[in-house]
Amino acid sequence: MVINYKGYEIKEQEGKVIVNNVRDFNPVHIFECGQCFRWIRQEDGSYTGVVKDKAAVVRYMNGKLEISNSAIEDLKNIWFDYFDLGRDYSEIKRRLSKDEIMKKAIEFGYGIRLLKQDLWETLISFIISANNRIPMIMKVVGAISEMYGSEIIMDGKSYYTFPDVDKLAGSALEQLEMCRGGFRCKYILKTAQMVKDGTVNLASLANMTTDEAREELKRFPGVGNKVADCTILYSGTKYDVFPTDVWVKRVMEELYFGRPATFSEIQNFAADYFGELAGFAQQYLFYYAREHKIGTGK
DNA sequence: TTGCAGGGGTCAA
DNA sequence: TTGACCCCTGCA
Repeated sequence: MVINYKGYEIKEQEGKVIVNNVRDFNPVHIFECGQCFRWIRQEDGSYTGVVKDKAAVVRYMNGKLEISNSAIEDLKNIWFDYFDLGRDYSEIKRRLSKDEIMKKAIEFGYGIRLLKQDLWETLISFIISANNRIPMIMKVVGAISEMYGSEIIMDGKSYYTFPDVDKLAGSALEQLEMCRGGFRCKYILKTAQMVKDGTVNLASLANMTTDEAREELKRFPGVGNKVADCTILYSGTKYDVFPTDVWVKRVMEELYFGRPATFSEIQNFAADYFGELAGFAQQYLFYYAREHKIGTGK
């Protein structure tokens, strides 16, 4: 059975949901541009991961997006929003191609999409990201899920959901530290407790201005500007942020400023120059900078 | 083999 | 404005 859904032709086949005519989509770009930590590349180029309470294998070839372990209902309830399929990335790329630098970055990461991830999971993941490397972040998030989440069996293998607020808030610090988060564990625990007791209401962030949402998130320990902006952007809450980490700083200094620049200079420039598309621009630039080791002298 | 620097930041002084 | 911070990896 083939049905039409929001402009896409979708069908269910052998336990998979298949979406046709998907443009501007490349799993490598999407899953390895630093926005998510739970998708693992398989030898055949597919990616396995967990979203909400669903494990799946994702493949993409020639406009055809295949998501295993899923039905059409799952596409409607989870995957369509998660992969931001309702957004025209060609249009975004066209609008952002305003100079040679952006053109190059977009050409390189042409298949990037901003995932709409769970706000709570994104918040904890980016607290873990502070002064840390991607493989380590993935290990810690995986360990937390395995220790506190629920098991899901797919193709005979075990996967784990990311734990809910109560689960983490009720943990002992010593147990959380077994997940190897180091000094960030106390931040995670305190943050979970603050969400649980209502000190900060994550659901209210969407109704705030971007600046208000950032300040609200910074009330959590372990959350500064960078972590707050990543949380806002990668949960699909707001798109007019420009998370500025060392890579983005390097690429901006080397390619736009031609000199050392402060964080606030970069923030102001991005707001003026990229405006409401700053978050998308950041992803193309970050991916380009990191893959090319821009500004590291290598 | 052992030792040391440093990493997609944040906090505290 | 500057160092410390858990843990791990890469590289002498």
